Amino acid sequence: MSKILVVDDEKDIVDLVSLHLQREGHEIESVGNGLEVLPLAVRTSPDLIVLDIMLPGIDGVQVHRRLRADTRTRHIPVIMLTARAQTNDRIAGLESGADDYLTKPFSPRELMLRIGAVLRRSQKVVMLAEQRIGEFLLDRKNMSLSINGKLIELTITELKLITTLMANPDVIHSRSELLSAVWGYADDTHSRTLDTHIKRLRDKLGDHGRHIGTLRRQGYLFQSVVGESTDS
Amino acid sequence: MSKILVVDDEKDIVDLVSLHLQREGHEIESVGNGLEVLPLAVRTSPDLIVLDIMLPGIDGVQVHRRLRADTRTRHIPVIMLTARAQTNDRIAGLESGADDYLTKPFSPRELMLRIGAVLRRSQKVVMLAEQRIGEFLLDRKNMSLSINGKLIELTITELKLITTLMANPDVIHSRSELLSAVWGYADDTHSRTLDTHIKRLRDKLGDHGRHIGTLRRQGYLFQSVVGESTDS
DNA sequence: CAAGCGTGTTACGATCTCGTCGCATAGTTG
DNA sequence: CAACTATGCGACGAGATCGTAACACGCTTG
Repeated sequence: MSKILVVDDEKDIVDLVSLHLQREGHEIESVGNGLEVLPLAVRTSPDLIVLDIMLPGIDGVQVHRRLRADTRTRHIPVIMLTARAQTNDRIAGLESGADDYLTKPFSPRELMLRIGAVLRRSQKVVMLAEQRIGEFLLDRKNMSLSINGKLIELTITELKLITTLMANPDVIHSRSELLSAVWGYADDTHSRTLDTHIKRLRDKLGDHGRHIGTLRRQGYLFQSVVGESTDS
Repeated sequence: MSKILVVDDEKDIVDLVSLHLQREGHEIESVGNGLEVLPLAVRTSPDLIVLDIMLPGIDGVQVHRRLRADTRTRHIPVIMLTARAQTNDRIAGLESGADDYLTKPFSPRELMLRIGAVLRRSQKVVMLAEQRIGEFLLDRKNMSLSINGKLIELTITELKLITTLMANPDVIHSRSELLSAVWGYADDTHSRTLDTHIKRLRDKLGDHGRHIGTLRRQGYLFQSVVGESTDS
């Protein structure tokens, strides 16, 4: 399922971890020398690295630091194995910026759970390249909107606005939510800016059944269903 | 797996089809009256409709036509069941704009294959909401680019350009390809427009290892790997 | 129905954005 | 090295775009 790089000089630990990981369908690489981690990570691009803090020659924190500093690879999540539950090691593990850490001795089960959690956390988010709502087709790939196949020329602000609204049709998007999503405003400035852009959008979208509805004092929404009243 | 609406007044056909569909893990709804199809489709929003052309009261083509005309639902693929391999029915089936059609009597296996094909065809395309290449993070959801967490303010043209380039890093994008993807130009106009925007992009992206490279007479590319030469 | 508040609408000017021009610079070819 | 071609770069102006102000309109509440 995922490619995992195990870095430890203790062969029995590596074997134990590898065994359990392979049982769960993961692909394993392992290395005992800290200096080999970086080139190996660059070459194989693993999804996760299990890194012992105690390594011959160069310690795990240093390895991790180099890994982070290296710009040839994307960010790879790291689970650090610390020697004992000593305060020093805890701090070192946390300070090094590892995504998680685990104290030796550990149960294989706990490691599996932590690996699962870290992988889930770093899971990639997918979205629909195209979204069709009736005659509206939002093409996120090409950043365009068309109605009945006809391209609607929108400015970037209008596009962000309709994209936000169409992402959750029939759901009320409050003013502050829209101001945040489209303009990045943190505070709830109350000017006529949002209204004006809503108005411009409405004009460009034309008169179809589906449209941008207003919920007084609540916000705006893209209504996907024709003929339903907006009355609250 | 998918929700399928079977519309036929012959109970044995419905049962046969339903049996086979359920075996493949699909969720089935069925109805014998053509007039009930539209409200049912609106309510349940099936992924596919298997529609008999011969129905009491209203024929399948009419039902299909109403389905298409109705704006409350998205486009739902339809497999039309025609009575015999007669030319008339063939034409009616095709004219009605069904996604596929099948002549009675048919083998359940053939129907299954056609259903599989239609569902595959209507499969939605997904894309990554975020794409990370080293310190570059392209957020397609929010239509923004950040480098090391710092938001880079890009115009819509620049954004489309870098999005196109980053979609396939380390791949050469020819001038005409970029002009087509970003500007929608069909012809290969050779002006300085593209160069100028590349220049503006480069200025905004700043000086990192990763950058937009030029391949003389070939095009541009986003280089994901630091320290590699662009020499051809 | 009158007052108050929230939203719609229009107009306008500051600023941004884009494509083009003209030339500079850097590869390429013979 | 000379001639040629492709790309880089700076500047500029037309037009697009945006936010705001001012006011109109409409809904709600008492």
